[in-house]
Amino acid sequence: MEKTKMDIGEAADLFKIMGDRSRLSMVAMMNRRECCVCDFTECFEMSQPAVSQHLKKLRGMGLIKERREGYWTYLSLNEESPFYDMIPELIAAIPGIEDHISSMTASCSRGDCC
Amino acid sequence: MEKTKMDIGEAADLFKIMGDRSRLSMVAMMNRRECCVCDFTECFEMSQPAVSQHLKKLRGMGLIKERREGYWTYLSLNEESPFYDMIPELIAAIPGIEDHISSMTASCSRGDCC
DNA sequence: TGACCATATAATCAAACTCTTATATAATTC
DNA sequence: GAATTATATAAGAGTTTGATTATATGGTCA
Repeated sequence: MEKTKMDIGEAADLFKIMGDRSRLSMVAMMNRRECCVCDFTECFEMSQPAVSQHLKKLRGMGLIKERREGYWTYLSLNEESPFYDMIPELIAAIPGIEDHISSMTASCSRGDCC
Repeated sequence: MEKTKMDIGEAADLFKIMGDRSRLSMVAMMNRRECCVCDFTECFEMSQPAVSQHLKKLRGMGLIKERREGYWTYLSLNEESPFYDMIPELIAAIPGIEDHISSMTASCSRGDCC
């Protein structure tokens, strides 16, 4: 079955969302595995509200879903999203990104976070 | 040989550039074939300076090259760009984009422009 | 040379973006 | 219930974006 067509404007919105270093990194990390909000604040050395506002955008597009566990909220890519199938392809198109994500998350206290 | 690694920030910049409906369409059109500036103004029903400024951004990233012929300037993707290989992959990740581009350019007077 | 044409640049403005600090919310543990 | 913790929201400042109108540039053709 053919994939559902996507309006160019919608696709552009997705690119725009990913057109930010922090958000692109977040998406790439979640493309590997579920992440905790605190993983982001730590890996990016970014304030908690800043992370939260990036997440709000990702959420606003329906790109991510969340799961609560104890104190933490775990985030992952939302398989219900029309963009879900595109994301691994977009990430894979970036040469060497896996190494970048690995070294970025290596410095994270929860080293195995992503 | 492995492709040159790309910084996440650079990749994000590319996404950002493509995170605009007009520019994404332009890139998708040029991914098919060389285009004239006037193709864009016509296909997008957009003013000439607006198109020109989008082109300036694409040029600023080194994403496109140009060729002069008579009155017209022809634009195409620059194979010297480190992003060159990524573009077809990014475009291909958008479901149904070819149909969208086709119908967008069909209304263009120079119907075969892309 | 001079008129014409495609395209680029400048100046401007409103809207959107991204960060910061301060504060609110809501689940958890004692 | 009270203290604690992770996370979200609000408000505000500074920057960037993308359009518009007006003008400049530079090749082409007669």
